[in-house]
Parts: sequence; structure tokens; C-alpha cells
Amino acid sequence: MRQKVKEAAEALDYHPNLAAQSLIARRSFLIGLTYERPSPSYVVELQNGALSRLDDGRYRLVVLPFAHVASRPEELGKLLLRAGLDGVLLAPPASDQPLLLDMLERQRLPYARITPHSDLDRGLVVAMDESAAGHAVAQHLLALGHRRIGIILGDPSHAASIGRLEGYRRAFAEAGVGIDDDLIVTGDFTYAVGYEVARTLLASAKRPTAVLAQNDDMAVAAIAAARELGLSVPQDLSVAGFDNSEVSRTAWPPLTTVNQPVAQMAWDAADRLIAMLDGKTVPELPQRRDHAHELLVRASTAAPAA
Amino acid sequence: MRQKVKEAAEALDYHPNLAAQSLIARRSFLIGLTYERPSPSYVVELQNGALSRLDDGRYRLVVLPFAHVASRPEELGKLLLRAGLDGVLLAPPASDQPLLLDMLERQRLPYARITPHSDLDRGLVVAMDESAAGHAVAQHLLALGHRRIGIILGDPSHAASIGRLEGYRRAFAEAGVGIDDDLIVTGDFTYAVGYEVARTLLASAKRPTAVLAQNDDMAVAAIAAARELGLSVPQDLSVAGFDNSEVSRTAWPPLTTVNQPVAQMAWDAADRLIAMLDGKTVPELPQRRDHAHELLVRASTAAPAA
DNA sequence: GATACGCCTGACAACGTTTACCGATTCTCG
DNA sequence: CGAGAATCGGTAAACGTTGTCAGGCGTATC
Repeated sequence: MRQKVKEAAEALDYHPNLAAQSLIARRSFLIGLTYERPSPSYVVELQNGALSRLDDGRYRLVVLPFAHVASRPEELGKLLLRAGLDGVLLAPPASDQPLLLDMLERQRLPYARITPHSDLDRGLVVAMDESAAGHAVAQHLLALGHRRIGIILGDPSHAASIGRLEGYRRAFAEAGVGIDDDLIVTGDFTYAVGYEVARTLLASAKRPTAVLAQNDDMAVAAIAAARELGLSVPQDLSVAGFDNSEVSRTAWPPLTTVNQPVAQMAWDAADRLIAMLDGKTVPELPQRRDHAHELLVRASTAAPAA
Repeated sequence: MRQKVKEAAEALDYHPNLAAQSLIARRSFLIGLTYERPSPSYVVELQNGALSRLDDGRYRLVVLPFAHVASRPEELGKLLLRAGLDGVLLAPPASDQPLLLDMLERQRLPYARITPHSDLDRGLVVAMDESAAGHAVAQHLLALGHRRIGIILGDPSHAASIGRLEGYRRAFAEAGVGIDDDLIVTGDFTYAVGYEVARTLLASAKRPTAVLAQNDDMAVAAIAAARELGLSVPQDLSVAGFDNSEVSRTAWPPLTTVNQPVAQMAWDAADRLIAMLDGKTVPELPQRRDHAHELLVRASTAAPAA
């Protein structure tokens, strides 16, 4: 009987109406993903990671990019609450907005936070130790013998910037090397701005022998700026990035960087969010999952010229 | 009165239940976007373009990547039909699958096709003349004086590959230059495969003086392969890409390429799809909209060495 | 032949809206 | 002051499912 009904349904191309199912099940089977405007490869990895967990087709992924979260978290909150989602994945910097988390909690919209920096005990958290990762890459340059190291920060409204910088500082302190604040410039994680600030950094009187960029896009921009000035990488200047995004592999020379397992973290976040939605009681879920970074030494860094 | 109700709703954080609205309105206010696995920047541009049209918040965008469409179009059809969408944006190569279009039409799921190559009168179409674009970039290399030009094709299951190649052939014929089939290699639009086939191309006895790659990722891969062999670009080898994706701007040297207004085309596709969904009768809509390509000459191409 | 059990059928309420309609009330204007 | 229009509150139906419950039928058990 069951079989016959299924066959008939198939023959008639019948699909149950999802709106009616949602109405009675009291959920929409929609998962949101919100992110700011980071590099394309970061977005795509995030998306693919989340989708690979959703691929049984029960849940669907709605993308909700939102610019300037830090200055208007309530607006993002409204957007998310109006979107009729069952749960939402928060990529940085939205994952670090206490006001946003407040709103979501008040309205009972479950969320999973991807690499937040503060309030690590709040909600579902998929974490990576940004500070340790920053430490690793800074230590690598110091071990090569660099002493005058420039730093290109990402968008200061992303907590990741602060975390990574903190790691750099630790590594410098351990090596007994002082940080020259004149060699710290601030970008916003994009190539365009990265290029501009890299130019001013490299044109300064005390030009560094190495550059720590807080993501790969800005690192590639720094390489381009160096070439414009007639410097070759890594002979005259070492450049290290962050993220192990596609561009780090396709750049020339391939970038030394830190792998951030973005796709895997997004999978994990989706996995835990869904487990929660499917009614696994919260206590049996660990609140937080940590992922390891990995330093990838490639051809863009070398010992400084004597 | 109206005002008072709105205030009360606001005060209570009341949001109407979207599932119930969908049920009665007989639509879900979900738009799907399906694509294969092209470069990250293409996906992101596509997405942002579509989202910029959707940003009034009435419609939401669901992403549905799907690999190997050409070999299993019906599966994608089922996925789309089960997703409860009001309409779907088809990026290549899904936009060129007649079986898929058949299924969507049979089930009355409206769709908009982005840069299809065949059946241009079917459904809503946002087109670009791939052949003319291919012609433009090939002509550029020929005008510089190149005669031995290598070609790196994209995935042959994408109609775009064929269209662009057709344009190359026209330009070659006009210049009275024969195409050497040994200098044509086939990639799949990815960096990794592009790198491999570029190596074999450049290692061949009759090494070309210029390379036409069918997208920017493969062009960048060709530059990397050239560097590995000690060739510098553009002195020893000119390389032209396709798409004007972010990587073409961030590469070194910046790539000569053809701008494909992806974001704008996605906006257009979303615009027309929504106009259709909102009940504008089909006749008053033009069936097809064309977008112009634009040759962007940058630093990766130059006259061949004497 | 009575009882218990399984499977199937049909009827009905519920989910949270929107739309339509009716009668009652208030407002506007001559 | 009265006619007509506008507004209001209330009620009911509909959207397409899922879940429950009662009742009917057939089969196995004692």
C-alpha cells in the first residue's frame, strides 16, 4: 500500500507542499548564513562547508551577506529574524556582536558562531585559536632571522585582527624583539586597501624585511606593491599571509600562510546547529569545538638578505 | 489604528509567520541559484549580483550548487523542484540543459538562464555573446603579432567553451592564421588542472608565444607554469584570460582579460525573474537581454620577442 | 464462533495567516 | 439633521499538510 502510494506520487510528479509542512512542523527547514564581505574564497569555502553538511536536502541554505555589522547589529538581527529561519550560522564579525546574540536569544533563534573571539561560552561555538595561529606565523619569520617586520592588520572591527595581533606580540616578546608601531598599518582584508597600505609601509624609511599580512588577499597585494617598487619576493622581502585561501596557492610565489580550516568549521557549525534543531538536548552537545591551525611554509618567505 | 497595531507589533517583536503567508499566497518567496563549481569569484559575483536585486527583503536567496550537471540533469531538476522555490536562476552549464528546462517547464517552475549558448529563445535569457568576446581577445593577440598561440579550453561540457573557441577561430581566420590543433589543450576552468595542461603546452617542441586561457584561473595557472620553466610574462609569453574576475586584477602581472559583467547579468536575471513572479505578464517583458563584453588590456600581453 | 489484532479508510482539527463579507458604528458633508 | 461614505469588529473559509481517532474489514488465535 505504502509502496503503491509512493509509485502514484512519483507518476504524478507530486511533491508535498513545503509551506504547509513548515506550518505544521513549526519550522522552515531554512538555515541562514551571514557574513560580511570577506574574500570570495572565504565565502565559498564557508558556503561549501555548510552545504556539505546540509546535503541530505532536508535543510536549505539561505545566504544573507550584510555589510558593516559592527555599526548596526540590530539591523542584521531584524533581517535574520524576518527571514523565517530555523537557525543561523554567524561568520565573523557577526559572531562577535553581543547585541546581535541578545536579539537572537530573545527571539529564540538558534545560532552557531564561527571563530568568535569573545564570550566563548555563549551559544554554539566553533573556534580556532587565532592568537596561537598568529604566534606560529610570526615565530616562523622571526626564526628565519627577520627583525624588522611590518604588519598589515585586517579590519579592526573583526575580532580576528586583534587575536592574530596578540599572537604576533607574544612571539615577538618571546624572541626579545620589539614591535615598531610605525611598521603596523591597517587594512580591511581587501586587496585594494591592502595594496594602498602596503605601498606606504614599503615606501617608509625603515622598510621592513618581512611582512605579516592578516589575510592572503592583503599578502598578495603586498607582493604586488613590492614588485612595483622593484623588490622581489622572497629575496628582498618575505611575505606571509593568513587563511590558506585559494589565492595563497595560486599566487606567485605561493604564499606562506596559516591554514584555517574554514570549510570544516562551517561543516561543524552546521552539524551542531542541526543537531540542536533536531532536538538533541543541548546538554549532550559539547558547547564548543576547537579546530587546529596549521602553518604552511611555502615560497614567499626566506631568510633576510645579509 | 493601523499605526497603533504596527506599534504594538513592534513592541511585542511580532513577526508574521512566513510559512502561513507562503501557504496562502501560494509562493515561498525563495529564489534558487544553482551553479556548478566555477571559480570562487565567479560564484560570489553571481550571488552578489542576484542579492543586490533581492535586497528589499521580500525574496530570499537559496544556494544550490550541483556538480556534474551535464551527466545528470534530472537529478538537479528533482533537487530544484523539491526545494520549494518560486523561481530559479540557472548559471552555466545548467542554463544549457534542455532536459532540465523540460522538467522545470512541466512543473511550472519559472527560471532565468544566465549566458546560455543554445536555444536562446527559450525562457528568460540573460545573454552575452561569448563568441564575440572570444573573437576580441584573440584578435588582440593577433594584432600584437603573435602567430603561434596556445589555447587552454575550459570544461567542454560548458557551452561557453565552445562559444569562445568559435570566436577564436573566426579571429584566426580573419587574420589568415591557421590554428594548430596541437596547441589546443583542455582544462576544466580550475587552477589545478589548468596548471597541468599549461605545463604540457609550454613544454611542447613548438612552444607558443602567447596563450589564450578560457578563464582567469587557468590563465594565472599558465603564468605560474611559465615561471616554473623560467619564462617571464609578458616578455617570453603573453597570457590572456577571460572573465575579469578578481584574480585577474590581483595577479602579477595583471591579466589582459575580457570583462563578463557577471554581477550585472545576475542582477538582470533576478530582476526579470521577479518581474515574472510578481505577475507582470510575460509579453511585456523582452524575452532576452544582451550584455556587452569588454576587452581589458593589461600587463600580461605584449608583442612577441623578435 | 467469539475474541484479539493488524491494516486500511474516512472524518476532522490544527498550524497562522489572508481575504471576503456582514452588520454596526462613526465620520463627513450638504 | 440626515444621507452616504468610511471605518470597525467579528466571523468564516481557505491554503496543504500532519496527527488523531473511530470504525470497518480481514485474518489469525483459541
